[in-house]
Amino acid sequence: MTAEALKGHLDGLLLAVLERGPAHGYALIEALRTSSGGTFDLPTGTVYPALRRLETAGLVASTWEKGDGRQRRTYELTGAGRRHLAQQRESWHQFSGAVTAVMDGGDITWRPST
Amino acid sequence: MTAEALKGHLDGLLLAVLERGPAHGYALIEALRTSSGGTFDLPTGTVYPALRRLETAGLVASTWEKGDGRQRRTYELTGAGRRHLAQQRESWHQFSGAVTAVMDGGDITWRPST
DNA sequence: TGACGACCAGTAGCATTGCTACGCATGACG
DNA sequence: CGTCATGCGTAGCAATGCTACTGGTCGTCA
Repeated sequence: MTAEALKGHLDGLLLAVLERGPAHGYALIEALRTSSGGTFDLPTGTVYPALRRLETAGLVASTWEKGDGRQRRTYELTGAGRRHLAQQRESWHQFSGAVTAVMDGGDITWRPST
Repeated sequence: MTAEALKGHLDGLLLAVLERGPAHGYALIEALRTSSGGTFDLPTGTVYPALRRLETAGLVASTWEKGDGRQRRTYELTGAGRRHLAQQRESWHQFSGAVTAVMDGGDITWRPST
């Protein structure tokens, strides 16, 4: 379980969680942990930079939500983010299908999506 | 389509193909392409270094097979490789299950393997 | 009052990994 | 002879997530 397994998939995961509604970084970490059954327990140093990447890429937008003293930056999906997510989902299905095919046997049951 | 999606999963794929029997690098590339339905079309610069990594890690062993003039290095799984593969398979199932759970909905159906 | 932990955000530096772009060799085919 | 498929390999690069750290508010408990 090299931690590198996550590489390239984190963005999609974050976008998927944000699809349920706006959230701030800390909440995203917990959401990922719970909805992955404990598999994803990401450190802040992984998530925060990722969110900034996503924002730079225009896939999410952030706003400073100040409760009273505790400030939190709330992220939400943009239109581009939504589109990107759909595409990521498709990529994921293709990718995971291919890996499973190779891993679980030589035979492949490939469902052409188009 | 980020190529980074493969990161951390290549080893398992190579080991899985080698489980079917010994093969040399070039053949592995084609095997991966076909059994993944064309999804994995890896350049030699990806596969050869990976094989050397695996060999250094003791997961595969190589021998120079000289047909006549064309020399090819044939790889085969070691015991450790076989063990590692089993473990990789399990990791993959856990990982892919978790990603799919997050991607395709909030609910998770987690099957504890033990 | 003080200490500690949960909550919340962020950065610097690192290690790993796969990719691009090469070089080099043999054999077959025109 | 030129070119392509086969076959192995390396150098350098870019991307990404992780570790370890800083800094702050709030609540609780001794």
